[in-house]
Amino acid sequence: MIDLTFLRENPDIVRAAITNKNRDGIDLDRIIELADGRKKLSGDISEINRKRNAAQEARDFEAGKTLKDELKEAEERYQAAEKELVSLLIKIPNIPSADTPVGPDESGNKVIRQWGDKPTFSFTPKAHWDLGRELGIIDSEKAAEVSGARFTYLKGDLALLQNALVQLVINTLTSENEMAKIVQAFGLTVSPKPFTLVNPPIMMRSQVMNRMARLDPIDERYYFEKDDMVFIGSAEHTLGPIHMDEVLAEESLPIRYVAYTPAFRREAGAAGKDTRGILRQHQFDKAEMESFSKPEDGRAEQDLLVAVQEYLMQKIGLPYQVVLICTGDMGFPDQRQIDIETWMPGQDTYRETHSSDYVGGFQARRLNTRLKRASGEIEPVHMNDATAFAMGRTLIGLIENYQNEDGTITIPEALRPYMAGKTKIEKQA
RNA sequence: GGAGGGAUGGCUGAGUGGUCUAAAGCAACGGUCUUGAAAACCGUCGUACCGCAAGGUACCGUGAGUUCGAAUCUCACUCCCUCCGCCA
Repeated sequence: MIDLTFLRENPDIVRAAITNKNRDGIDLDRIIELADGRKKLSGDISEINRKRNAAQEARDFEAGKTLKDELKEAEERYQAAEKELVSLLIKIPNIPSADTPVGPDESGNKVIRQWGDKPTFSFTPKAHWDLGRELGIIDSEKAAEVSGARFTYLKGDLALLQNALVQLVINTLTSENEMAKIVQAFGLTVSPKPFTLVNPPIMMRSQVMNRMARLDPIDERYYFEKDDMVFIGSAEHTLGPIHMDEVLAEESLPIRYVAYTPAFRREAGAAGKDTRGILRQHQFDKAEMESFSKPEDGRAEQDLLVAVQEYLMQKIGLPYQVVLICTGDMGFPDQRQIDIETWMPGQDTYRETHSSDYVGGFQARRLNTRLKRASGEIEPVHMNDATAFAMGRTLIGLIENYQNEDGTITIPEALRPYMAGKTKIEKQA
């Protein structure tokens, strides 16, 4: 939710954000009108209450009766205004940062840097679905019989490879040394404080997901009506509210968490898209970072999260490009979104594998997660979330980039220690 | 799933219809004293909204209700604890 004071003072900026994020049709004038009405009613209620307190002190029962009715009416009007105000306010997306390109859709995204050399092959590289089937490490046919489309069995060495990625993430992000190395290598000035590993719930109240501004579109969520709960679409969804309704001390920040969980997406509206292989699944595993910081550090914190992503990618040697997402393609609560796209030689293209969302105080305002300054001042904390590794998509990158002519897959050196020194994935027995 | 108990300020905890603008203790912060510290003593010690300020209003898990008046009574919900059952 955006800040009402900001809206009052900068209606043009908000209007532009709504348009640039393709969310036209929100009546800002009505919002201001409701906010003004609410303010007046709040004053009225205060005044009635003051009289009521006086009447009580004087034991004036008659006046009390009258005031009771007046109060009830004023409160009803206040609540009606409040309800409509919030319902409109939560439709306003977060304001894009100044460096976010304005664009209608993904065509407006900007590649800001590339890393790594695309591998050259003396043969025609295969797509992961063919290699995976041939090696016996991806079984989508059986998964389709058991669970339906967009599910898969990852087997044997591929499952071990995923485990290795998880180990790499955990060992890197929870290590003070590794974090200091990243801060230094990328020329950052943020704290090298390591991440805390968390195993969060993967189901949550729909109401709390709504406070994260992530419930919509509801069609994208697996919803359990009997319990009014949803499956998470990312660990971000339960990591973000980990401090809701709390006041964090200034000196405790930044607070950084990393979690490895399954993520669930209905992929409604993606029918027919990426139906082959494991790129777009209803269920996939992901290591996710979430961070809470002081407002003035929020932007630098995003730079750190992106640096972590790049550091991990460079460790496993996958060529990638960093993309600054434009207004029309970025997430609703995002102030600044950066994606990493990994080179997929079997498909001869870059595909999105990572995302990094700087949401400022947008989520914290509804989550009621606040920061208390040493001076005593209280304000919403700033939040960042970012992918560490989306397992399925990273495995695609590894399979396709490290494939050999004989159909085997070389295991990158950084992952071998987590696979008992194994150097290759061969046809599984 | 069954039975019972509970939710009060950063923490512990008193308060069962009207000076509750919530006792007390702990913690924290400021001060006095001290070479310094501890102890002792004095003071401060929640959040939100309105207001230039003085000040006002709301908030005792959440929501509704009873009453002139609710932390206190009623109902629903949420969460926590104990026991029983089931169970990785």
